[in-house]
Amino acid sequence: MSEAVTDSNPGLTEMESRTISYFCDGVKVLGLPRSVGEIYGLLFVSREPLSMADLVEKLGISKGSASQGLRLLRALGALNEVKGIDERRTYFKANMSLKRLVGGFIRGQIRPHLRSGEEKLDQLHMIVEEVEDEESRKFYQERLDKLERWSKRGQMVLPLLQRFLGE
Amino acid sequence: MSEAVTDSNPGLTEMESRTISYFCDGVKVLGLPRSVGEIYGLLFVSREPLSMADLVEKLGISKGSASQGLRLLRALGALNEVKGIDERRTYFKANMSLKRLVGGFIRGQIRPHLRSGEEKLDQLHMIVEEVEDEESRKFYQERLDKLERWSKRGQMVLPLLQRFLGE
DNA sequence: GGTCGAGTTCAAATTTTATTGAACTTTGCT
DNA sequence: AGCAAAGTTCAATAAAATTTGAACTCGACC
Repeated sequence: MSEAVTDSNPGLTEMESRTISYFCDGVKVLGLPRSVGEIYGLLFVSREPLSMADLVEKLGISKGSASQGLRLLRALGALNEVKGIDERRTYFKANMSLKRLVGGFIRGQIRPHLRSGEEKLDQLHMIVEEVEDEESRKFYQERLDKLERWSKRGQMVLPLLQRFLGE
Repeated sequence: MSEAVTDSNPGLTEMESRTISYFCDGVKVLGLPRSVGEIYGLLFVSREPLSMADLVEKLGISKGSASQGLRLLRALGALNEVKGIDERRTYFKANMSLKRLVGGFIRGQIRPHLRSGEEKLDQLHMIVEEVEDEESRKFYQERLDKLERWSKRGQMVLPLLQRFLGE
């Protein structure tokens, strides 16, 4: 019977818009765009699988956003595609396996950054070696070692996280 | 002897600007503003503690940015303040304890979101109870239970993370 | 009490990021 | 093959986040 959680919404029930809002907050923390939270959120509260056209209509977002949002969610393994209900379109359900979601996020969003970080550390190593002043070089060496230990820990913690969150 | 890693920089050595660049990437992943990475990065490669005025000059950022960046870093426990070198100003060093950094980040950036998420779940509970249709209510109940399990896991994993990353 | 330098605040400007929408490509049907 | 709906792409636009800078507060010193 009530409307408008934060902003005006289209024809969503309060259950739907509040759930969507929950996921919007969630994905923002993870650094993903709002529309991704809206899409996953709506799929999460929907009993029936939805098509891209359904998402565009119910969420009031553009076809472009829906397409890109679905691509990202697919890449993270956050969707189940359902075939056969209708010939032409693809229907989507929210993948409910936390293990899968966490794994996909780590693979798609975290790992690439850690990799490029490692590359930067390699570059830094080369730079340190060129430093003339002995005292400075020693200092930089130490700091760089520390960074490498941090990076290593980061890499090691991911599978742990994955295992702990997986069900 | 070389200059400009990504963009033009002021009077920083290559070691400094590359380290700063490393931390800029790092903090971006964590959802913090670039200037915070610049500040922490410069402190991290500096042997001597630096004042806010030093940061403004070496990084070429505004006093406002420096002030806000330092505030955030202080709130995360990422700084050690050094007194007594000079009367007037405060000098800063990078806190090098990963345990402290991770703890501060969790306390300052993660926990608050989890808390507000929990509140939203409570609201959702109330909404679910009002749903008329029995089948729908059951379905929503289930989903909400799942969200709550996820949230709980999230809360449980933090101390684990902290313990594992702490040294 | 007046002045000076350090540090803070916040509205405005800038930069970055996300969204839109129209043109395009792909797919599947007849 | 020809058509129509589904889905993608990306330059332009809108929205959000960050940075700036000028005005302010605070405290120490004379």
